[in-house]
Amino acid sequence: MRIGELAARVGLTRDALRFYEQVGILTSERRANGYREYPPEAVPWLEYVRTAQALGFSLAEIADHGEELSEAPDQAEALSALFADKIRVIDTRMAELAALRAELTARAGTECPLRKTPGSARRRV
Amino acid sequence: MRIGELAARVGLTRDALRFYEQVGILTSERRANGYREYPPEAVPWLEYVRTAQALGFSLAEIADHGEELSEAPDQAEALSALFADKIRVIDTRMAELAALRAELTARAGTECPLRKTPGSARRRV
DNA sequence: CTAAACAGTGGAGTGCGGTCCAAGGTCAAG
DNA sequence: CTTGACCTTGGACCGCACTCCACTGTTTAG
Repeated sequence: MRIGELAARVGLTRDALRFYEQVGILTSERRANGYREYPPEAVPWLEYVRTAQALGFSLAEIADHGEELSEAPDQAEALSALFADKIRVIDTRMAELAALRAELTARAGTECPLRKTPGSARRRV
Repeated sequence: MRIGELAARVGLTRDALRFYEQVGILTSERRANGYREYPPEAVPWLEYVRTAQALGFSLAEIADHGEELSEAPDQAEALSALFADKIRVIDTRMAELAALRAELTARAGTECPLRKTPGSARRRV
């Protein structure tokens, strides 16, 4: 499919997709006329990218993962390893969040940690 | 305490603290000589700021929360509400992570979602 | 008295993750 | 053969969250 359709399907702009290609997250074939051509798998991949991003991974990290993946001798194995890695990261993140939650629960009902701000700057913050 | 000590205590740079003041996250008194003076409560507040940031809140949002807080009729109640809100955010994040984890677990062993990149650009990704 | 270690200011620069734009090429429909 | 929708490129620009810098003022120790 061409870039416009892919953009529409995943809810990104064409500019964003070209940018992703620049930073190595997305690849494309080229038609004879120079147009980018994407395989259907680009859709789940971009959904995955979005998810990873939401989890706090930078585009650079996502690109690295993708590269590791495409360079691995055994792709299926590499992919499984990558996923296993991410699952570990997720577990860590979840533990952090749980700790945070506990801290907040404990603090709710405590003194205000912010000093009173009588005439605090009301810029477009 | 002065800015250098606060910076050391919370692990931020003095520049960052001045920047936080600019965007309305932090306030300070001034000594006669112009030096900023911070109360001890600034430490837990900044820890809280960091936490909120880790949860994906922008500094602008955090500043807004801080303002709401300092303007609330009942500060203790407002603070509890704020914490309760963040706990809900945490719960949502955790659920997302759990979902992603399940997805990754399911996908591990599946086809690679990234197209092969024969000579992909090796910029400093 | 001087030097070092702090503090202040304004402004420029950085890295990330895009977005916007101008100038132009391609292609299908009428 | 023109119109309009789509595509190409490069480069400028944006908001966020800092970070660095130059230059100046203050305080403290020797």
